[in-house]
Order: sequence, then C-alpha cells, then structure tokens
Amino acid sequence: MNKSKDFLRRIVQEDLNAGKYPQVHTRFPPEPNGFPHIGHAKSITLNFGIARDFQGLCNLRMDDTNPTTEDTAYVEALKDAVEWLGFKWEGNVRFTSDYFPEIYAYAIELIKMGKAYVDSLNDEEIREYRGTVTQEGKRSKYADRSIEENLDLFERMKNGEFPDGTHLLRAKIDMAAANMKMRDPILYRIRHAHHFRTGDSWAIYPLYDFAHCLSDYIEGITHSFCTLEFENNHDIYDWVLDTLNLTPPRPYQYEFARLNINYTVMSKRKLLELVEKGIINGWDDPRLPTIAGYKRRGYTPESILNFCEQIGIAKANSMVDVAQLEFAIRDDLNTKVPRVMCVINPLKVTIINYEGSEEIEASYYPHDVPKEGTRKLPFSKEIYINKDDFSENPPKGYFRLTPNQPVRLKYAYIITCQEVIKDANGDIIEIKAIYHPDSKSGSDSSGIKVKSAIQWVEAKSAKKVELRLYDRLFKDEIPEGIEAINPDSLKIIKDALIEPAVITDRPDERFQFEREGYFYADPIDYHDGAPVFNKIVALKESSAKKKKAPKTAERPSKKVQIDGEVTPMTAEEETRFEYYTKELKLNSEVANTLARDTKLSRFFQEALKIHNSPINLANLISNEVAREFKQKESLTFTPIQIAQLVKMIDEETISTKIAKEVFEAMSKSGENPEKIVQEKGLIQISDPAQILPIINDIIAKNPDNVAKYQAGNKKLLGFFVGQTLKATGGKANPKVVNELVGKRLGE
RNA sequence: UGGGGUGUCGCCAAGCGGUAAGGCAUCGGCUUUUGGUGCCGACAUUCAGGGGUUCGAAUCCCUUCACCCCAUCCA
Repeated sequence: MNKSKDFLRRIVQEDLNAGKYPQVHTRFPPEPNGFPHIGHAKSITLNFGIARDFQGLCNLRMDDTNPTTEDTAYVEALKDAVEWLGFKWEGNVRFTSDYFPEIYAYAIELIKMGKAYVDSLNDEEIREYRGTVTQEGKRSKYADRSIEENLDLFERMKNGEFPDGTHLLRAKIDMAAANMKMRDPILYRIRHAHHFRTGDSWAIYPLYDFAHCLSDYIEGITHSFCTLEFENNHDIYDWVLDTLNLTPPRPYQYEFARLNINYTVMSKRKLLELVEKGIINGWDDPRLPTIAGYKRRGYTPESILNFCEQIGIAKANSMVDVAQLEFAIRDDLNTKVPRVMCVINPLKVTIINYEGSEEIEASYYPHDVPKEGTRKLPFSKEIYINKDDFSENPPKGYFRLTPNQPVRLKYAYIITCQEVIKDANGDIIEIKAIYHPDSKSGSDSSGIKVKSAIQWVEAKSAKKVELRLYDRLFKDEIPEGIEAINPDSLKIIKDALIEPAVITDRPDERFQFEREGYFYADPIDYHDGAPVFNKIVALKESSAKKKKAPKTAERPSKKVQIDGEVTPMTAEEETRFEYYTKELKLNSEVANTLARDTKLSRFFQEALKIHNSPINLANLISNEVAREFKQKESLTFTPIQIAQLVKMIDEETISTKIAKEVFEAMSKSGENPEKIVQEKGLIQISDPAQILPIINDIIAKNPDNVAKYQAGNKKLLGFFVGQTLKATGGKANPKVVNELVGKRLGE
C-alpha cells in the first residue's frame, strides 16, 4: 500500500541495518496526571506500531516524578487506552518511581564527577540567575561547593532534613548556553509530598530531564520518541547519558509533531478545566477528544488506529481537520454494523386504505455489505415518518414525500399523500395517505416511480428511545476559551421511535439508523426499559441534500512578501566582494557568498593558486564546498583537490554530473579526484554514435511518455535525459544527451 | 531580540538532482429501495518569496519572510 515510511521508521530501519541495536525497543511514557486523549493515541500507535513493525518491544511507563499532580486513577485510564487500542506492553507496567534508587545513584555519580552541585538559591534568584533568551545567565555562588559538601547536602536532602525549596541539585553545564535548557538544569528538588506509589519514602524527586533519559536507558530503550516541544531538552538528554559514561548502547531522542484537531482542545489543562467546571459530564463525555470520550461515544479502536495511520508522522506543526476522523469512523462502521430504522422527529401517517397488519422481513445489511441477518418489521395503517421527510412546499430537488410526490417506505409500500392535517397553529400533525398494494418491496408491479425510500416505524410496536445527538464541542476552529463552546454540542431527543427488533433482539451495540447516522447504545445509561443511544457520527451528506451553503469564492490574491534588510558587509568583506566581481568577473551572488564567509574565501584563494579558473572554481566552492562546511566539522579534501576536479571539468574530461559524483566520493574518502575518476572509469561519453542507440532504446521502451512529450509535456525531456544518463552509469555527457533527445523526440 | 525547529493543494502528507505519490475535503458522472456505500473522472505548469549553481532544482548554495518551541523547583 503506502510504501513510503515516515521519517522515524526510516531512522529505525537505518539503525537496524547498521547493527546499532539488535532489536528496536520503544516506550510510551505518559505522565499519569490526566486522561489520555487522541494525541496520546497518536503516540501509542507510533511507539507500539514501530515496535510491531520491526519485531521489537514497547514498554508502557508512567512518568510519575511529580507527586503533587499524579494519581492512580489516571494510570488506570492510561492502561485502558493502550489495551483498548489493542496493544500489549512488554512485561509489567513500568514506573519511573521504580527507578528512584537508581536515578539517585546516578546523581551521586554526577556529584562525584564534579558535574552536579547542590544549589541553595531561592526560586526568585534561580530565575534571575538564569538570564533571558538574549542575556547570559550567571552561575550561583554555591556552584563551587566541594564534592564532599555536595554529597553530604544531597544525602540530607534525601533524608528530608530540609524544607521544600531550600536546596536543589543542579547539573554543572553552562550558564551562558544559548540553549536555555542547558543553563545548569535542575536535577532534583525537595518535595515533602505523598507519592501515590512510593508514599513518603522520598523527600526529593528527580525532574523530567534527569529522570526520563535515565529511565529510557535503564529499560534498554533504543529510540525515544517525543513531541516537538522537547527539542530544546534534547541536549540535556544527550548530556546526562554521555557524561555518565554508561555502557552502550544507549537510547536517542527523536521529536515529531503533536496532533491537533480543529474544533476541539487537546491540552490537559483545558481538558481539566472543562471537567472541573462541569461544562461537560466528566472525562468520558462523548464530546471530548479523550479516549474515554471516543469509547463512550461509540468510536471503534480500529477507526482511531486508522486515523492515526492516515495522518502520518512529520515535524511540521499542523492541524488536522475533524472530517478526517469522521471519515475514519464512518469507513469502519460502514462494513460492520446493522442498518435499522429510527424516526427521530415523528410525524404520524395514517394509511387510510390499509386494514389489518403484517410483518415484513428485512435485511440488516444493504446489498454491498456482505453480511447476513434479517429482522421482522411490523406494518399497519398507523406509522410514523420523520417530519423532514414530508414537505408541503418542497424546494427544488426535494426527493421525499410531498402532496404531489409519492415516496417508498423502505422495505414496504409506496404511499401517496392525500391530506395534510394541521393544528390550530398551522403546524402539520398528521398525514393521511393511501398505499399502493401492488408496490410492495420485492414484488413491485405498480410501475410508480419514486425518488427515494424513507425510514418509518409502525405506531403500536415502535419503542421509545432517548437519543443523544452530539456535535463539535466548540464553534471555533481554534477555540480560545470556554466562550467558544458550541451551545448545540449536545441535543437530547427524549422520544424518538425505533423499530422493536433493535430493543428486543439487540443484534449489536452499534447501528446505522438509516439515512441518519451511526449510533451506539450508551454503555452506562442504556437500560432495556429506557434505551439510550449516542450519535457517533452523521452519515455523509451529498451537496444536494445540504442546505446550499453560500459559496464564498474569493480568489486569494497572491500575497506580496516584503523583503527585509540584508545585513551590510564589513569593510573586509566589501573589499573581497569588489575584487571578486570586478577582477575575477564572478557573478554577484556567488561573490557575495564567498566574500561573506572567511573560510570559503580562503579556500577559494588557495584553489585559485593551483588552477586559474575563477568562475568554475567559485561556483563549485560557493555551492558544494559551502555545504560541506555547513554540515561537517572538518573537510576531508583540500583546495588543491578541488582545483584538480575543476581542471578536469574545464578540460571536459568529466561532465558536471560526474563531477558531483566525484565530489561526493572525495567528501567521503578524501581521495584524489583523478584517482576516483580512474577507479570508477568515469570518463565521460560525448560521442553521439555511442549515445544514440541508448536513447533509441529508451524511446522505444516508453511510448506513453513519448506521446505525452509530443502532446506538449516538455517536462518529460528530463525523464528521457535521466533515463539515458542512468543507462550509461552517469557517464554520458548530459549536454549531448539533452540535445540528442530533444532532436529525436522532435522528429 | 539569542538558540532550536518548521514552511509542498482548503486540511494532512510523500518526495532526498531526472514525469509533483497518496488520503481527507470539494466538484462532476455511473451504480444504488440509505441524498449512504461502491466505481469512474476532475482537482499544485508548481513546492513561503527572491536570487544563484546545473543540460535539468521542491530537492544543492545564498538571502529574505512567516509560524512554532525555550527564561516552572511541570512533563
């Protein structure tokens, strides 16, 4: 199917291929301080999914380092979520708190190495000393304490001798680091708090940055996936594991973008607010994006899983459209659940020419769902249809019952409206109709054409049910606060009518109520005497039935982008630039790149001494060599070698294409260019007599593309050139090939 | 403002110097006793903008712009 792997799977694959780890081992590491939501589901599918795909393992670990916010109720919800999604964690559920003794020992190790110290500044001072994003911080005066003193203080911190906030263990890194997270990060704080697992045995607790990487290491995790906001913490992750000199292999952290969905909120803080303020009914309110909410609403685990796979993994902050999630659940339920008839807003219909009663056998599944099962539909002269399925003054394109338009009662007869009965207010309260006895479904010989078939229930046998119709929780795509709550997010219908088999036979717990949507028997409030169904999602509505949405067709004018100011050159750079443009005749862009970069310009000057070809040298250096400087600490090749390479281009021994290849080899091995060319036999082929047969062959093999090209798709020239070049191992002279291909295809 | 990251269709997202994948949404047509489903088709001359290198650039170089993250003893 989708053969392209996401970037994380690609990394795992490469590491496995390189033999970096014998087996991949991931982990899902939530903090048990809130209910898991669909963002967690993305992380769960990612971590467990990668482990599954590469025959590896995945742990479930509670990151419980903050005793004041965490609770065992949340760990249960987290376990439920993973299980519900169908994953199995390796071994027991892990807890960071299980590693407190080990983490403590590592802290002591760091102190002994002189890499950590006990600080005794108060919180205000700590903040002050940290500096700002533009200003360096300064080191605490306590940073110079002796190892012995640090050891002593730290032990007494652990023993609970000091009150909260008096001392801290910090890593000794760099208070001037550009990455603020590296300004002597805090490793341990004193907290005289009851922990839900360790009780009162600890007076100090490690912070995320110290505990997380070590927990990963302790568990033998190979790839530690987390969300983008931890990118700044990446350096600490590496610092801790590296300075501790742990026996390899060790885990590495990789970041991906968290999930956002429009018309909802995903942050734990906002979710907690909704729950605590009673705006919704608890963590499992079906309007919430929590796993518990989706579960209660009737979403299937498969649909959530499919959704998570469809949206992909990447590093760009993004906002997924709810429509994508709704597609996932419809798509899943479509082939699974029975169709039944429910009338949400009943309108009585009396069939004046029908006497007695009958039972009609009807399939639970439409023709395109390969499942078996039927039920009996009672039928008599009194039935109910949905109010919207009758229109006295129908708009254009209305398919259902009108005074002049008959309609089919699904699985039963065609009826024609005879009389519309209204109450004192003029509201329609009943329809009198006639049925056509020869129009029965399956044996219709009436010849009457109808435009649609509607759902109905028989009056006496129908059961009353409560329907909870859910809609998006917020009006705004990106809700700012609870003011944006959608007032119609929950509509309760107390007296909908449903066909009896649904209640008496209970063939399933999820149904499609025909022409309405998918519904789920509420797992908590449903009772046989008082059935309750939650609306999972509406059926998709084609535009014809929708109230024609006003088409807003404004052409987004191409936005003009203002260019900012370019930083001016220094005097020295200016001189170089003048020289390059005036004397050496370099184009200004290349000259600019070279002039502004001391390393590059020096490299250029050196190479120029060997081979006097300023333009070609400058081009190669300002592009290819510049990249190497950017990516690598030190270069594997010298200006002399680059000069030799350019010389070969100038002499047309090799093409620019080959030059790129040679350059790549040089950057890997540092070999001389001549040697590389010799060894690989990269001398270019420019003889048309040699190239032409290859081109002919390729043209013969790709008639479709030839036709497309000749029809005007000139981009395909690149395709043919590329193919030819590939066939010659890159040795054909691209200029010649280009010319030849163009000529051949033009014929 | 210093550092880190990201910009490919309305929304996700492949792509890693040689024909701009795919899904959602949207719009047509066919099928249909669900205005559902299914099927078929349309939907980026262009990859945030501007330059440069190259026979050839979404991909390499330079530069500008926009957005996100970092100054909790949270994670």
